[in-house]
Amino acid sequence: MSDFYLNIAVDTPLHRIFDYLPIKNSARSDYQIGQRVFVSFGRLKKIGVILNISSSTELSRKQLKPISQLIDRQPLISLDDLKLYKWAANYYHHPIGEVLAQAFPKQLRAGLTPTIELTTRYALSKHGLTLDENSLKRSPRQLGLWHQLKNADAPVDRDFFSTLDWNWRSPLKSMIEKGWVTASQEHNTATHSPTTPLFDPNPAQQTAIDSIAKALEGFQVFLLDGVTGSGKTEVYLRLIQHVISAGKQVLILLPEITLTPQLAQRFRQRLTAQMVISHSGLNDTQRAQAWLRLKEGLANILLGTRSAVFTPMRTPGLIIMDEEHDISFKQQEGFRYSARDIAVMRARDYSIPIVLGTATPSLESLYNVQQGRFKQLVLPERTAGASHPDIRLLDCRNQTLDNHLSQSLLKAIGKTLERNEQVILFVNRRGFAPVLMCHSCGWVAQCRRCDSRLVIHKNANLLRCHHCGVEHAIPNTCPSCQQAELFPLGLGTERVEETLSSHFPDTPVSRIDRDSTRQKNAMQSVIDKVHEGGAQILVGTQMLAKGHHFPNVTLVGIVDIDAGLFSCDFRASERMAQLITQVAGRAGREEKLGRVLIQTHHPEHPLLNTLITHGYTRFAKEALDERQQAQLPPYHYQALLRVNAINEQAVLNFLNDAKELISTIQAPLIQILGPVPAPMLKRAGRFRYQLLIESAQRKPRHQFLQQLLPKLEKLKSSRKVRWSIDVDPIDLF
DNA sequence: AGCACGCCGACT
DNA sequence: GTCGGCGTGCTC
Repeated sequence: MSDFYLNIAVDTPLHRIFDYLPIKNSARSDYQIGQRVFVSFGRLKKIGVILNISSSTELSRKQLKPISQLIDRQPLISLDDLKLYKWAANYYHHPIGEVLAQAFPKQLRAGLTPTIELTTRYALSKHGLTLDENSLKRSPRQLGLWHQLKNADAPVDRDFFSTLDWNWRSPLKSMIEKGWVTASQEHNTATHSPTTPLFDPNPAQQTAIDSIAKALEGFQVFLLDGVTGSGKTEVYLRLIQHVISAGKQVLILLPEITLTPQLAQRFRQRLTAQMVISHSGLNDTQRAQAWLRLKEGLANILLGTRSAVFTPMRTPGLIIMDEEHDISFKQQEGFRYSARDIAVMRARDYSIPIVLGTATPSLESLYNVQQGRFKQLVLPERTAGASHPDIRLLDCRNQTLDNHLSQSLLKAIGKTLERNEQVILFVNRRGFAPVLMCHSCGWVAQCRRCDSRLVIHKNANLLRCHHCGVEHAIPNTCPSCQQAELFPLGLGTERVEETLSSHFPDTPVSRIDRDSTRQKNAMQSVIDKVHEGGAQILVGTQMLAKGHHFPNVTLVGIVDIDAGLFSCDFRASERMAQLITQVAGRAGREEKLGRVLIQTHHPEHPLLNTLITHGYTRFAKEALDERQQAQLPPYHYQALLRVNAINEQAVLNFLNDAKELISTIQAPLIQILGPVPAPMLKRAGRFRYQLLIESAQRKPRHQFLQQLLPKLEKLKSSRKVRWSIDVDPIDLF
């Protein structure tokens, strides 16, 4: 009888670890922390990871089952990485089993043990080398291959033959059969060789490179703060070269898939490296291969999106996160985490530096700079040829507005189009208008299920709730007073599109938002159309500001900035400032000077003026100061409490009690949303509500939750409800 | 989150 | 008698 127990993190949504017995007749030395196992769990078969091997258990032996299979002979994850995953599970209040499952590529999560794919290489055998041309004359294709292989100075892979326009497979096969050619299986260690040398850094870049290069031996967070065109990528390239030539690996995180190919291309041109890529556009095999190659040290660069932050590294040397402020780094569903914070923790665990690059740092990162936890490096200069755009506020007060567009903006658009140039207009909201109101009685179309208002979608001819997705027909008369005096209030992309089409009937107007780009390639076809040139107008939400480059756009209008100034979402002003800065950076990259016009009713707004005249850095500093003066802590967060039950009243009672409970732990903003449709719930008739908690607490968020969760648990015992809590992963440190 | 057990009303 | 809808409790 064995005298040890396995503590296993099972892939299940339960916040617990489960004890199992080892397999009969196995020895303690067979087991190591970090190995995967199959276990029977209830009557399900699940995968788990050994977290610990202990000599005691709280349950009696009879209650324990043995594991059904030990999958790995060696640990799949190291103690260091396990420590990080445990930290994340605790910090983000997510079950450890699911956190671990997310850290693996699909195939490994399914219990498979894929091996690193080998490449077949071909070379002439000793016998093949002694052949003379004449003996091959009768088969010209074999002769051709023989020549090719003879001229190659090393064994070649299949790509070597891909330039041939005839079928080389069968002659190669017969040459192998005759023993003239050897085929060997090898690790693919092909490196990309640079075609373009690295540029010489300018003084600011050199200073940044030196500061980071000096710190490569230990943990340190660098905030590399540089405007668009200041050459952050050059700094990355130098550092990467430095690190990989020392035999270490670099993890590079990017916010979006669309940005990977262009950066990957640039890296290939400039570095001698073995680079692997991982993002959701690749299939499971490709991602598993990238994961394994980094883990085994067969690759020295991993370029990936959010989820790549969990990939184990064999010889970690550096982590780089580009566009650090980007909200795509936050997973907003299920296991909610911030890849930035995980990356920082990871760097700390590995004792390596991390570089957070951005032109518009998040306030969290700037706060950490102020606190001395991060070191800020500024790249002030734009590289040669770039110029600053011209940003101006358009005072809309007392101006005649046509569907929220001022005469001066319309005039500027007209002039730009006359010059056969292009215009981009940013509007923060999709749909036609955010509110449908009755002129006669003031009734407003509200979502029956949520606290939010219904948005008018004219194209789809619907009222839609952007919170829960519910759709209604647009009424002709007011449901409250029966008058036919309903009118749209406010604006969205559809409305601006319509207004511009009527003002400039001869100019093509394209709209880019989540609705218009839902179909595959819709975005690309608009982009292609814009690149064709000619006078055009683009109307879009923020998604238009990222990554894409529109060379013929010389005027950018921002239509509804005021919402960002006074929104109850405390991050709105920060996002607004980031948008303006990004847009300005884009316009300024062209040879033609771009102009950015910002419509506002608050031209005196101090933060807005700081932004326009002094740029983002000053803006951010003042925004942080303002928060501190208002005694607001720099860290806010939201939590979503989901509650469901068969009995609607039980849910409401629970929520009301929860609300009261939360208010005793100081969470100023509480809102009930719901019932939100829950298609995953098999049984019809279950009611699901959500409680949005926004807290501005001085205490770290997880302390708040540690107080709240047991209380909610107690509350549940008296009622037949189920609940779960999802917490905004934006944070902290 | 699943899943099974077991309770109770409705039916060939 | 037993079929099936739904609350309850468990998963090492």
